[in-house]
Amino acid sequence: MDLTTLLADLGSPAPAGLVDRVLASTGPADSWVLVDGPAGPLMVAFSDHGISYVLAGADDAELSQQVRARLDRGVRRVQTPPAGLVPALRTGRTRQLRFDLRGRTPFEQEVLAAALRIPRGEVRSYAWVAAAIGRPGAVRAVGSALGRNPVPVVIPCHRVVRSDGQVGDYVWGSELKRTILTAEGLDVEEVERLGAAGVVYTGSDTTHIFCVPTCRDARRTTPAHTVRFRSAAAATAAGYRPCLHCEPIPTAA
DNA sequence: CTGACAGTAGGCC
DNA sequence: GGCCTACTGTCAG
Repeated sequence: MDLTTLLADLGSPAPAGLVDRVLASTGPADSWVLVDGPAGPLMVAFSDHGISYVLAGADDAELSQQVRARLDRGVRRVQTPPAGLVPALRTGRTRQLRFDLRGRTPFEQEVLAAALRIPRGEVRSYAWVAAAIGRPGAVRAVGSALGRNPVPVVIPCHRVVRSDGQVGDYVWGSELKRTILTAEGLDVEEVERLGAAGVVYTGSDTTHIFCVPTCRDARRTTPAHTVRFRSAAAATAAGYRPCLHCEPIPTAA
């Protein structure tokens, strides 16, 4: 039984803020800071283990409610962000960030780690993520795992789109997904348009590449935008080359 | 145990 | 070309 239920069972609703004060004094509590995100303010909660929860906006009551529901912990506001967070949001370099993903399944942690490798201003497909973690058939499960990402934006699940170029769904709604991608410098409409036209490199043998349609290298090395390749070998034979920004993903042994 | 879900590819018309 | 379906991991009912 969680604390909220316990207090409710005492016969009267808990006064506003009581649960947080009790948790902060007797139970586990994370810190949280208000920072600027790519598309508005972000509330970022963190523990000794790392960043644990992210919510868009500045409604601290909403944040404490969600952290309580999903992490069973309280939160208290602090002024000092965890090391590396602000520069990471500014530059996109998340390498030195630490995350508190306790409670996530191993599968979910693998999916989130793969999403973390997608550079800012680029996108990859759900199939790319599935191949990257060695489970090419788990495309749908990848979507579900990303949908439960406790730290959106910081772990960029918004950079995972459908293989046909459509942006797909998002924890905070597909409109916000588009807004964030646009703020990161991606031409979302062009991704959709070229994706629909088949500008996707998909390898069934040794590589699996979703070429960012707006990537300059991809454009420069691609003589036409209307050809879909079933394999990297076929693309090479036709004089196409994969985008330099898109690292090949080895298929699972 | 079933069904639902941020998806995809292959088979069949 | 378009429709149908099996497939994956997790969770709610």
